[in-house]
Amino acid sequence: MRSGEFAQLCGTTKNTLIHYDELGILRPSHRGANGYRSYTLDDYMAFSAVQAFAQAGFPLKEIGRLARERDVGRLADAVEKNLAAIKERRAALDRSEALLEEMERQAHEAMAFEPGAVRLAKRNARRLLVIRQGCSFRPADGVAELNREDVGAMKVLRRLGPASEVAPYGLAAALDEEGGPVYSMLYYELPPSAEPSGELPVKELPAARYAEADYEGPWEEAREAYGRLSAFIEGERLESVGAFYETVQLRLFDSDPASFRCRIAIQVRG
Amino acid sequence: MRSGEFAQLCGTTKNTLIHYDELGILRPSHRGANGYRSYTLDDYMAFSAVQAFAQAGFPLKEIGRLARERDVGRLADAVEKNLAAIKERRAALDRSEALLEEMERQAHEAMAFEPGAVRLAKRNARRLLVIRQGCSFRPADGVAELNREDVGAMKVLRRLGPASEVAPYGLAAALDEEGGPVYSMLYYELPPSAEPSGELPVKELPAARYAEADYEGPWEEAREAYGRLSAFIEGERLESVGAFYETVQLRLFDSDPASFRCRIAIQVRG
DNA sequence: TTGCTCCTCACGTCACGTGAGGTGGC
DNA sequence: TTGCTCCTCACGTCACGTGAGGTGGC
Repeated sequence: MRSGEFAQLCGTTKNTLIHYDELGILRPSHRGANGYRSYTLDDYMAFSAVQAFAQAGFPLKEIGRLARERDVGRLADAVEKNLAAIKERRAALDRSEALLEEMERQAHEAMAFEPGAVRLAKRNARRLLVIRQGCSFRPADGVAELNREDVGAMKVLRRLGPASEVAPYGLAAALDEEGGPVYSMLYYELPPSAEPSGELPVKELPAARYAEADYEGPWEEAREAYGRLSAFIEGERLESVGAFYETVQLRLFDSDPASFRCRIAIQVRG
Repeated sequence: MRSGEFAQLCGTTKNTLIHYDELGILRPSHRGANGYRSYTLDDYMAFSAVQAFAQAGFPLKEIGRLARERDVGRLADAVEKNLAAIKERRAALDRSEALLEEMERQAHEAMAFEPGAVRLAKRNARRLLVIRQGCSFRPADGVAELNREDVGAMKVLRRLGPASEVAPYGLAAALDEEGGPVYSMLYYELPPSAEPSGELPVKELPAARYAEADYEGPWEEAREAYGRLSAFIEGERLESVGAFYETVQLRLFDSDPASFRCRIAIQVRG
């Protein structure tokens, strides 16, 4: 069988076969007088074996050595190592999948985001992992304040599992005399699947009706949205309960300070 | 947090972080006056996201574009593609695992291989996928004869699933007047997990007692082992049933004709 | 003869790894 | 001062991919 057909059968490219030939990993059983490579069923079995090793991350050189040495004991050892490596790769895939599913959830949430809008909505319960509490700072204190003492939080999030690693974060706020936010707490929103670790306190937000305002712009000017939300609550004659929760939207990649997006929510009655 | 500590936390290397910085995929939130990179929790989230994409095989350039564009719709599309890619990778891993488990089984069998030995053993039932039947050739006809018309077999094996792709193969033989083998059939041994495809006939060997001879040497001289096995059967006053089955041992990597190994087995009574 | 496949260089690429040589911080 | 970490080039590496230029087979 010629190289093209064989490559197709193996689900690879002619080039890969040539590469393997050059490295001595998989020589075709026969060469025509014209230099054409000719592959057989034996070569197919050899390719399958090589591929199994390669896919689990074994370097081609080592695969070549195993093939040349033909030592059954070493082969058995390598196979065992390799099976272990496959389990690790699978665990890594599970991790990536959990991360991506959380990203998908956030992306869909972000698609329902309407800058400037105010609304009333029933929301499910949420669990907030409290990173810092009892503080008191304002937008004027700058973004740097947000990113202080994160080391502990990183380690906790890591232990909470993959989905937590991209968890949305936010700030709890009250209003000052002029209706601007004063932040008292920094939290990460725990995905439903994450088990709290006990190292940091968890704040439970109940399933309830919430008044919400979506905001896009520089973080320092988010007070505008707080004003909008307050006016809405007053206009609708609602009674608010607890603090404002300002949750950052889709902060997955590096953030552009100008297009910062958050949703501000507060529980309401009446 | 400095680059070293951050790299450790992320389970990567400083070098990778520098590489990502250069490509603009993951810039540290801050740089010291001394040029030191300084990472924050935001950077950790960004790294997690980047890693999830990278692990599923997205090129770094594309990840960079996604991060720069900040287009939620595109992000959602990419995440979806990525989740599909993860499923494919998982399927590939399953495939590799099946191959390796079959290799492990063969390797352990090969470790019980004793060139020159003859024995009597109870063996489980085996299913042989018949590649060619009704032929009649001798070792003198050369190895080339073995590797003829393999194309169909390759395709069938491929459809039978991963473990079949490294299935041991062999030849059924009778003895000529001088006690040497005459081959009449070429088969592949089906792993228990494989479902026969119906495209090629399957020969069932029963669970029974078998007389066996292990042979190592050039294939053309395997008649020696047939002689050994025949003498054993006669000496033990056993009655043989059916053909000899000469199964190639551990033909995973490319074969060295000088150290060819096979086990010759024939069912016996009495 | 046409269209297809094959060949061998030679160089490119992607995602880093690996020093070399030098500075910064406790 | 010592030991550690950090920095920036620059070049290496691993597993191929990509033409360029030419020959072989139905």
